[in-house]
Amino acid sequence: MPTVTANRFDGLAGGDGVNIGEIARRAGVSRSTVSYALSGKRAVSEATRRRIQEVIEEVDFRPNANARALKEGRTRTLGLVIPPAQRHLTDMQLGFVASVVEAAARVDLDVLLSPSGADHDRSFERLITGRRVDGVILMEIRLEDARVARMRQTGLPFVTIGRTAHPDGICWVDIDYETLIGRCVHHLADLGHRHIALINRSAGLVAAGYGPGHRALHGFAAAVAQRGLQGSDFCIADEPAAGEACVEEILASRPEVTAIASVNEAALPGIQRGLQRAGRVVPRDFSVTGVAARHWAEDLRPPMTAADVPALEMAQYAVELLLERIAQPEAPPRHLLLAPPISLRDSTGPPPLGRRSAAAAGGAGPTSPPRPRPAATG
Amino acid sequence: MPTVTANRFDGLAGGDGVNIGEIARRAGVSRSTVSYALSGKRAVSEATRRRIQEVIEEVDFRPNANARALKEGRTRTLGLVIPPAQRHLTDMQLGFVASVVEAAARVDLDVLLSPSGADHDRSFERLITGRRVDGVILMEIRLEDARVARMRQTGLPFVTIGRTAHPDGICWVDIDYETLIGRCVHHLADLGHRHIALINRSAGLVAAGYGPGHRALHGFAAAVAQRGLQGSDFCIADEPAAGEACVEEILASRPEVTAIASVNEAALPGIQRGLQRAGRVVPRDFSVTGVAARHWAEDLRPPMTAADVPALEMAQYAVELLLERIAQPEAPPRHLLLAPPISLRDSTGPPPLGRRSAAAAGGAGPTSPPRPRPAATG
DNA sequence: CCGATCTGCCGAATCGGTTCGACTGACGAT
DNA sequence: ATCGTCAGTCGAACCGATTCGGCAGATCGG
Repeated sequence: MPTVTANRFDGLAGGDGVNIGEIARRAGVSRSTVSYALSGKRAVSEATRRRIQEVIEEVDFRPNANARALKEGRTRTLGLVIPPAQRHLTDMQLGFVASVVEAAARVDLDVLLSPSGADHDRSFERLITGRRVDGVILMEIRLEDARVARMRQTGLPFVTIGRTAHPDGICWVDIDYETLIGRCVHHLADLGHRHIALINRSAGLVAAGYGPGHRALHGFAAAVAQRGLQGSDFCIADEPAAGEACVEEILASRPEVTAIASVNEAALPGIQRGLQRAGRVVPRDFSVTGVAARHWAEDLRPPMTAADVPALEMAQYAVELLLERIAQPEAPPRHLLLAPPISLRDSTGPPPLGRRSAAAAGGAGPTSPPRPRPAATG
Repeated sequence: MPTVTANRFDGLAGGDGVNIGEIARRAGVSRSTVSYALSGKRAVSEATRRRIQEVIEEVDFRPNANARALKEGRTRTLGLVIPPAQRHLTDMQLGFVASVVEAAARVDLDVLLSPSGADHDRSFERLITGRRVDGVILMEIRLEDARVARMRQTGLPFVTIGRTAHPDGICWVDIDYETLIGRCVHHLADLGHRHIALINRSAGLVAAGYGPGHRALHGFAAAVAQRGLQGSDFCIADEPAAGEACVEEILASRPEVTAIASVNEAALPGIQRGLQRAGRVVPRDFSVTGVAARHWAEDLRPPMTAADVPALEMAQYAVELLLERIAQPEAPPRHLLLAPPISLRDSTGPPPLGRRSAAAAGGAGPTSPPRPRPAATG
């Protein structure tokens, strides 16, 4: 008998199938009244409101998000373009993703993901066309980035985490790798180191125009020159094994090097391991510093003196900027360049005796002494 | 003059504002014809199709996804419920997220994220109500999980990664921690170890009814009993420092322990470090094995003998199952319990002399010898 | 030469909301 | 008593697609 089957869908249908018209019918009012009762955009009598509310709760009604988005012209959804997962994402990137989602959720916004490399692909196109999202956050930006150009073309509001070579006219949030690596070098120079190595991200990434790679190198070169030091730099893969191999190579081919500055977070455990296997005790025999997520630096032994990347704050600010941009697309674009201070931990100290520069031979401790410098790095 | 301003929006408006009606007008046909030309669901003459195509390309038209979803009743979007980011997600979880997104993108589906804990929150409700997604994938499932109950209630198709205590009638993909840890124990027993420690996930997670934690403990206890071994288990936080501390404790309070089996991926570097600091050489003095993502196991020194978690395959299968379920909601639910084999690397070997069991005193190497056992572990 | 069939296209209804204009009483001010 | 105001409600248009029924004209068989 069809009656039994019908009952299942009739009474407490659990939210699917019921629409605003059904609510209106049950409450004995018009659809518009239900809508106004829900949005509060027009006055509805207390009695009516209660009746509608009861019906809504009874059948667990939720307005169809698509219909609403269609009429309102906005989706309450943000797009997030993440690097493709082929090579697993770095911890820092993943921190961003989680933080962006969290920040968006806090203001009742959803996040749509698109794993897209530098050249915009199908997934990326799907995300930005068809009014699927109100705005987009782009990650792992290249100095020349086709996706940024495409976004500009569409007119869809967007914010980048990282920035292109000429980021004029767009909103972005970035870490000032140039300054941060500069600070690392100065810190090491203050301690008396004269030969420093930079451990950068992979050669492929740098060759592809990945900003932080380039800017770290610039900052390194500038600071090394300023302090009259010897510097060498290495591009290595984002993995511990590469860090270990790189340390071996440095110790073998550049024995005069007494300190490493790294922007390659994933390689840190390997760097540490390589030094240890070579019998170098950190920080007594060798210093290590760089830029990394805080928990990453703290999980090393000894804990690493480093500029802590504030992923959560960056993500929150990116969401905030994007919302601003969505609200006022014509407002002048804002941006944020973060240069968090170096957190002193236990991985840096003066170089071994006989390797110190004259300037710092007085035996500076692991804390950074005040240092005279011609201009501020910021 | 308004002409100048008008031109900006008139000619190549870059996809925003243009709708199917505008295309129809420019091509001199009706809206339905444009729709049919696009979908191919009815015949359209070659000439007309070309004309429409030209107009579409000229103005870069993309159909509004919300309007389409509204009419079609499906959104071509999947929901993914991830653990909240408060404590950073484990590498394995992040692998899942990236893999799910990738797998979905491969079949032209978008993924909407919701960071929601065991108790369903606003973000979770937003995701599953209002027909925002066609189906949902749930991660980090508890043995008793309010979200699963809620999903059942809504009738929305869903698949869980992990499973509840009684997963009858739902689709899931899970790792057979019970079997895997059992295999680890058997492997260690075969090598001659008699005292083994299990390093589990955090006490809080296990107390909250996190399945893998419970099932790992069961599998451990069962295998230990079966082989007549001594076992002890430890719940520790998902971080290296906790692993290091735990090893210290084990070496101090349970000096008879010669091997560790771990399901706590994030603690592995600390476990390794703790052993090293205590002067134990792996695998000569101490063996370590467990369950972890492959790159995680390979990045350790020595590389860890472990059951490699196939995150990508799991994610792909989860998406596949979900699509099936969306297509046929009434079909009997399928599931997949994965028990990948243990990959032999270099972190396990016979226990130090004088600690071996009689059975394996013959000096087994680091590779697992064939072993007689009453029943298969699978 | 006429009716049947097919091709290609159009008009209108529809999905499920939001919102605008208008209508109805009740109420207060003049 | 009359006019204006206002709270409360309704009907209808609308957002931008899809899709069904139908209509014209071409084609074809008898």
